[in-house]
Amino acid sequence: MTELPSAYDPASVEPDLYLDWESAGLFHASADDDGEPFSIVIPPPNVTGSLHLGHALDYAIQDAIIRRERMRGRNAVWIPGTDHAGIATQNVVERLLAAEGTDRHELGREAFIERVWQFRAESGGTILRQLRELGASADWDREVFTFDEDRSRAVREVFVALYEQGLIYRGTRLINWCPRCATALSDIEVEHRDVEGELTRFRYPFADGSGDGIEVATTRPETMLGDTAIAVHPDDDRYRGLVGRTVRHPFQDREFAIVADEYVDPEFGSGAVKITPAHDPNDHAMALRHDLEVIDILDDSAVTTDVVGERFAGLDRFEARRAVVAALDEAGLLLGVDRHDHAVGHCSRCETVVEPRLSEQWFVAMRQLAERAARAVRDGRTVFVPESSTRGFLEWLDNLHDWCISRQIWWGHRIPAWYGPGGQIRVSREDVTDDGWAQDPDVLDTWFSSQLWPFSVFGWPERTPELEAWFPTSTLVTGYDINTFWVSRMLMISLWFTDDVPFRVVHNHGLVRDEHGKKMSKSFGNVIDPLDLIRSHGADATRFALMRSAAPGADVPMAEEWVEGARRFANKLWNAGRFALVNLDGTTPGDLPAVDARALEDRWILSRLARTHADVDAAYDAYDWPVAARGLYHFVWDELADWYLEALKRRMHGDDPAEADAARRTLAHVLDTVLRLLHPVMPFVTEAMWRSLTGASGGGDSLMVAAWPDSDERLIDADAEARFDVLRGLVTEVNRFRSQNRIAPSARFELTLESDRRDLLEEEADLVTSLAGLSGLVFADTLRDAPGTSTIVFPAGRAQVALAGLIDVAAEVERLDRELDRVAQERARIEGKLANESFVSRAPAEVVDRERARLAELDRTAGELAQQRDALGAIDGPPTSD
RNA sequence: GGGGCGUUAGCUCAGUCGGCUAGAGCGCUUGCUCGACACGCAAGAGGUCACAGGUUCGAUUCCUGUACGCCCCACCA
Repeated sequence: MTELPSAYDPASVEPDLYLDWESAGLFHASADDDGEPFSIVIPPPNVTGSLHLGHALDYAIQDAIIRRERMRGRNAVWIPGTDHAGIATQNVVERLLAAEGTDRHELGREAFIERVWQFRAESGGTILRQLRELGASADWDREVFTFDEDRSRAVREVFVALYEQGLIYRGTRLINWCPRCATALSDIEVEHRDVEGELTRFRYPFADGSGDGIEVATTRPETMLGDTAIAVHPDDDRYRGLVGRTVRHPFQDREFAIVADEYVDPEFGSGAVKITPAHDPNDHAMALRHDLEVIDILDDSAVTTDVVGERFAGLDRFEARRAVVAALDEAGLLLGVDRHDHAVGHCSRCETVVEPRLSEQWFVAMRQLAERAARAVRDGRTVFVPESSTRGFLEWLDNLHDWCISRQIWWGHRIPAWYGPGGQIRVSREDVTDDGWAQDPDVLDTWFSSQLWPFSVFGWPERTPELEAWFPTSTLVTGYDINTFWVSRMLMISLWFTDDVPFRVVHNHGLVRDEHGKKMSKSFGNVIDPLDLIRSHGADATRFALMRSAAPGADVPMAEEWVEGARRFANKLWNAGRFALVNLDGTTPGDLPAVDARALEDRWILSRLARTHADVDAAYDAYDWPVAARGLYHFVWDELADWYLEALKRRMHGDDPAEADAARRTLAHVLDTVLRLLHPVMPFVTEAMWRSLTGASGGGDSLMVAAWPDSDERLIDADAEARFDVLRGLVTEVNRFRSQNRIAPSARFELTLESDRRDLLEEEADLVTSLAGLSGLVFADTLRDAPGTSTIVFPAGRAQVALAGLIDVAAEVERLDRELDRVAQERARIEGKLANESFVSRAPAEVVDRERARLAELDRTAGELAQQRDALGAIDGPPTSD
């Protein structure tokens, strides 16, 4: 018999078990191991990051999947790793430098990069260490990094190949520019946010000085310093005569034309638009159509350059905005400033307002890539779970713009392009070291390397055994928020280079939010640290609490008290196990007792187990964690602990060795199975209990690598369930009777029963008296109305109790009155229903019959209650009690 | 501007292919130290299933609309 403390203490169990698993090599898989390959690659967290609840959810799900597949005999591998996270990491290190009173420019490029590597070496392992605390069974021998040597080789190969195929090109186009990060951004790195803005209306005077000029409006007045045209709609009668005339720039020595273009919305503002080709995408497109001059007025920091003229040069764009408005006012050209709310793009990394800017950058042409990805999804080669993610994903793919991949930062994969004399360009797999040639200073968007992750982690472009075995990967687990950033690009690039999808299934979970569904954020102060949860309640409880709420695609509300609830469940399981261990007396899981040696409660729990097993398997297969978690929780707590263990006590403490043996063997089997089923979600407590139960020594002899049980539908026993429910119904009613009459649980009394299940109740009398705490059962053909008794109505009959010395009469009378009232109401409702011709003739016969039966039952019940009430009146004197 | 989702107990959510007395966890109330567990046991209170119409014998469930809330996408100044 093992000594186990009465409360489960995760802290004393989890770290040791983890070390044991790891040192036994249970996390490691080899490409040539037996079993059908199954693989998951971790969505690599930023190397500078630390574990937040979103990670915890994502990794808990992956670990549950991988553990289950491992138990199912698959050659399952979970590849861990981190992302070098270009801009994010560079920003972190730049902040460190700022704190030291220096910056990257002072350091120089090489020294800066060295510094980032050093930073990574010091603190880059944090998040993966934290992942271990969660219990993640990742193959740590295979840890990879998006910026390590092999991954960098893959990046280089893909870049060069796409360039050779004409799908990567360099061009001057309008891109999103973050003035703080001083780099270009892709479209999806820009977050649009509604802001309270202003619409400034002003006039451009005509060049010939006639008339009032023409009214335009803008939310960014400073851009007028780079205006090179005014546009109106060709069909706008107000301006028909003005097309072709020229206006004069009020602050610069320039004139430009009024042009006609379909793009202009005559309904908006004055119907005339100022055109700034260098700083607005639409304006730029129009400039191409009308061959307009393009004047870039801002430098890398969004400060106005000399081209705007002395008066406005050297101003930050927002200062320039104020200065321009003031100058327009002064010149008498300002017509008004109106409140105008609109969406403004912000840098997703630093929240700075993004500046659309004309710039020479590298791009990936997306159309062909996107088409292949969309086709693969439409053909079901990769499926989304939940399926509802699919539609938005495909729509997004259909509307892709080319992807700007060059970044003007230092931390990242340097673009493998070299510029030589006379404007020559070489894009090469090998570094170009010839004299007079210099490499492009820019680096690639982080997502360029992470898109290769599902195959680069296995050593692509080498045809490694790992690649052969585990690619395509089985399931990608990620929040829906990252489908566009990452999932789409993995699909596209994988199909293009490997002709295969990167994963068969994309399982989208939701975002972890607080208990009221609010986003967790530092400014709200509602952030919960998963490590706090793990340390105070255990990794199992944290995992269970997360997964219990994680329906596919649905956001996951979380509060510490919910984790406490999960910890209580772990404790419940632990104590059920303690009870079992004490009573099993050395019996280990093995063959079940023969069918005819099984008591009713054995047949019942085995049947419930079999159903739970089937439901849980189906839920796991469907990635429906809440259903799986709820099913196991309900089985363990409400059926195994509350009923089966209680039912067992009779035989365990009895004197029939054969009965006790059958009970033990059944219990051992049930516990063994449920621990296996629960292990993917709660690996630690199940492992600890399983070792106690089976005597397993750990290491290779672990639940972690035990076989996933086969569900046995032959154990499903509807008859046993129905019979057991009769007993439960009676016990529940006795409990209620006790509670309502304040009869102590310890008080024993005898029940006289009248039941249409008399045979069953007689047969199981011992069990019933044990469960209900009775002193005995007596059976009668018909219950006689007897003074001083009360009748308990239960689903299969009635039971009579002698009240003397047992109850509070007045309270009981009151209760009966309330009950009679309720019965009368219900009766009226059903009578009304049955009086309805249409119902009786059109509803299915079984529905009508059910209602009729219910009515009859109510009549009977009402009679009983009335009788009881009358009988109570016969008791004299004050209520007795002990 | 386009698209999607949601609204069920005090809170967070299940559920109903239209028909049993609509469920769980947490919270709340009452009573319980019977040898696994007070991180527990037993019982209980609490819901016009957002609102208005429609279909139907019957709607919380299907349809339409309204209100409120949330999310994603978006180059109308």
